[in-house]
Amino acid sequence: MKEIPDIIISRLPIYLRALQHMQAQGKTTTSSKELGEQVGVSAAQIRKDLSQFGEFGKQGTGYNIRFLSDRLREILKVDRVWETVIVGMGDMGHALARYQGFKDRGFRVAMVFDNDPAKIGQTVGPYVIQSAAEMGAAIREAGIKVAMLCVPASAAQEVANKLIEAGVVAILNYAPINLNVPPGVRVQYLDPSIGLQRMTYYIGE
Amino acid sequence: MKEIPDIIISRLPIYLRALQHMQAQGKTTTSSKELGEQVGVSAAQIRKDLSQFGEFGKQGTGYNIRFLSDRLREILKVDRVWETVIVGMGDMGHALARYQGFKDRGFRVAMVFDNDPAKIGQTVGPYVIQSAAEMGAAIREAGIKVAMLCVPASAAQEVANKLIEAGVVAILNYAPINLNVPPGVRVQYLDPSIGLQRMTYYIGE
DNA sequence: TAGATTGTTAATCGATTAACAATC
DNA sequence: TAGATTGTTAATCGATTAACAATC
Repeated sequence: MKEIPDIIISRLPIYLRALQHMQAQGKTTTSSKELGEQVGVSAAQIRKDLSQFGEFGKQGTGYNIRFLSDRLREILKVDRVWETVIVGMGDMGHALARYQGFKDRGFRVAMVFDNDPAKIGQTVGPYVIQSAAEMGAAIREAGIKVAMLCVPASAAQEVANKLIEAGVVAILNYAPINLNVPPGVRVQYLDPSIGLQRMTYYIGE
Repeated sequence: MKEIPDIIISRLPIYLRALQHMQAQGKTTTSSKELGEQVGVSAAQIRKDLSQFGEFGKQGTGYNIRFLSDRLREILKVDRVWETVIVGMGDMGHALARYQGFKDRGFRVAMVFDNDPAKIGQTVGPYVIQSAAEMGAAIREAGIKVAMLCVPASAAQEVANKLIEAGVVAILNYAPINLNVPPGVRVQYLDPSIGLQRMTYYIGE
């Protein structure tokens, strides 16, 4: 079995989101052309990407949306619910704890942590903020593999190390800093300033 | 003047962030090798990327951190302060309005908007939430080019259209939906579920 | 059937890496 | 000077696109 390039994997969630959107609108069928226009990639690329995993369409008619989104969910392993933790209950952690958009996309927040004694024990949405001191044990015991990191940059590497030691292998990092992680651990970065700085280059005077 | 590939532009903010981090630690000099290890790209790639814009280093000694970060700021046009707006004062908009990480990275939130009468007039951090009805005029008058979109997916395209009509050309989109925008307008997507779904594929059973 | 659209191959295009002369 | 590291060229590698036979 050949290795699938990461750049292809990174597009699949985008396809899946668009398919779910079509489904919510009551559509049952789409084509690589239509899906491609929706997400901004060529029809050829959609077909090439999907062909890595099997044959999901029919000549002449295209793809059944329900069927294809089910296959993508299986491929991405979001046909289940991953329990996650949020570390750092500042404004961003707070917003994520109350975010409704994980539902139906494969994730559920199981626990939230902070190291501030003033915050520990307080409630955020349905969660009681737990002490960061208990974090490692709690994560290990629950077998949690996915974490969202919302602590200040100065603490991020240290907290990431603890998460990894506790068994976490996927980190969604909101801290504005590069994390050094061992092989087998993945990080996705969501620094808002980086997002903005990727666009200003193109703004003409 | 040749066109610089977007993939190179998208790495520059990462380099800049790492350089600022080194600077904060009191370092004055670095090399493509050291910077590459820091951000997870090869030394050759760092040098190739930078060579698109000029010669910023010295053989034998590497790069002056202050000098290189100043050049990157110029290239990315974040050697100034861009005024931005936040639209949608839910939890995410709220968190962004109070975020301290735009300072010194080239951005300042100038205004925040919502269309909920119960929210308009309320205060979030230093901002008074303004009515979305006045948004277009206010953005146009202030000449604002950069916006952060934190409204629900169902409203995102419509609000984006209004922003673009008012002169916005760079949108940081937190709504979990693909935006269709005309040429010349750029969008960066920060959907947390997409970030997580890009990692679960790799998690072994 | 005729039209549409897939999956796939080959061609093209672009990005990354390796290597090294130049030189600090 | 000797060692280190740049900027750049050429080679390699990988990703995208174009084209089309297969077929629904």
